Amino acid sequence: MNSYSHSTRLLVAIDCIIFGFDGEELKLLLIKRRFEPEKGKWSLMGGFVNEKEDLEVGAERILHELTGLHDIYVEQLQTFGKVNRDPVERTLSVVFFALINIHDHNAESVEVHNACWISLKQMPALIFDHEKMVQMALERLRYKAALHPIGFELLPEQFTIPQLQKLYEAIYDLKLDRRNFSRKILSTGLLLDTGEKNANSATKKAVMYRLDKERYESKFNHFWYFMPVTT
Amino acid sequence: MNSYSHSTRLLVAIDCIIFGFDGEELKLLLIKRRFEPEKGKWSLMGGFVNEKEDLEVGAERILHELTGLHDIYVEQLQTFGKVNRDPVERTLSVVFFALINIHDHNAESVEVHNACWISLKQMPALIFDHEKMVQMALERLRYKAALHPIGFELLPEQFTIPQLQKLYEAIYDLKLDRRNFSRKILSTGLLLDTGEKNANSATKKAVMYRLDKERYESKFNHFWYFMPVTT
DNA sequence: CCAAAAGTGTTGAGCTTACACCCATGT
DNA sequence: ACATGGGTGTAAGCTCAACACTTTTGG
Repeated sequence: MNSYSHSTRLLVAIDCIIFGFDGEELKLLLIKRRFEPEKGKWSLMGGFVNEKEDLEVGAERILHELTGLHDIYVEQLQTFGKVNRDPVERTLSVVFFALINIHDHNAESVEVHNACWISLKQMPALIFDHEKMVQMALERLRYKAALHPIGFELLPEQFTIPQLQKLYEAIYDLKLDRRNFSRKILSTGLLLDTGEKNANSATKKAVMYRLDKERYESKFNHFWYFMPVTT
Repeated sequence: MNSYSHSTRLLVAIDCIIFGFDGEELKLLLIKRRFEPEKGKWSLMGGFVNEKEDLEVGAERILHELTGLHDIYVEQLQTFGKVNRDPVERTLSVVFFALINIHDHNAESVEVHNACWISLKQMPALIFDHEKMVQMALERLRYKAALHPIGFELLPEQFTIPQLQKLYEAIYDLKLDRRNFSRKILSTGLLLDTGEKNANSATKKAVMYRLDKERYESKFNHFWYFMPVTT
């Protein structure tokens, strides 16, 4: 039974936008492309879909290859399919974006792949339509982080509220009121006080929190309002 | 230059979820599949991507083929790519969802395709993973319609506020307060009073409004809060 | 004149914002 | 002691939800 035989088959790639946060700025993990076309240019990490591999599995494979990490936050963004987006041959790209703790990656594999963490604000030109992909991913991140508690994915296991605030300020490129932010976050009931205090701080040490995983899972799809409403 | 030659090519389909609203219920335009496998079963409208055709163009082609319509609201949902989702051969499906005025379709082409408007609440079993697609599309519609003014896409050019309210009640499967709803909608400044009144109503005739296209375009991506906040 | 649906007004509760003040720490 | 950053409290203003009342129309 081969009823589809006359239809065209297409090359299908997976590209991954990897967000990280260094405490000050939102960053992307980008690579220098190692093959033609556009060899040497900046690009998203990607690869082709294997014949017997689900898309999500492919994305995880690619992410693991570059970062050494498993079980990270990954979400399918959208599929890019303009006919001429790749000059060699028509290639669909199923784009995923991932949020990781920037200190958690495997330095070796990052080096092997010629990869670098680059601040979003200083992003170089990227190959093909990768800039559009990043643009869309940033929009999605902003959209989603305003309503759902995904910011935590970019921070270490334990973090302080001021750290979280800096993250939100980086995502939305604005300043927030310290007192109101703290109240808003704590009122979600998603944070657990670990009892420990931040050692880094030069002044008063902030309380370290961690996610209440159970509440996080069960309440993830409720709407929160982390950002000030600016109509 | 053929650097990708050793990679696998895949069949790529486009499937479309078509929402409509009859004044009471949210409906889907579904078809009875005309070929094997699963011939005779209910299915989403779909087709294969042509070799020289952008994905969005393909979606529009497929939507036009079934409804006779152009320039309708279409949004890419997500790509489904489980290895075994199609028993004949591995096939990716790029899924789009569309919102149309249910009275605007071409009855002939609908008939030719064996298609039917079916209430979401009485949805039959669908082939492959099409039910998951519908589920996800409904979630996306609910999500988006709570924050952006897309409901209008499901109504005629001119409509009354009570009609719009019924639509929202159908989307979210709940009852809303007439007075608060009306105020909330009017306060967006997106509606223009046409001066005309609804003829259908058996009692007091409601004012007919139409979208202020300019404000709609420019304010589309602002956040609204059409739905009551229920944390 | 009555029923049913549409339109307008009002009020109180609760949330958000904007601010002031106090505490802890290293130099 | 003081500068810096973290934590808590509070009052004013605004928004939203919950309600009552009036208007229009057909029968």
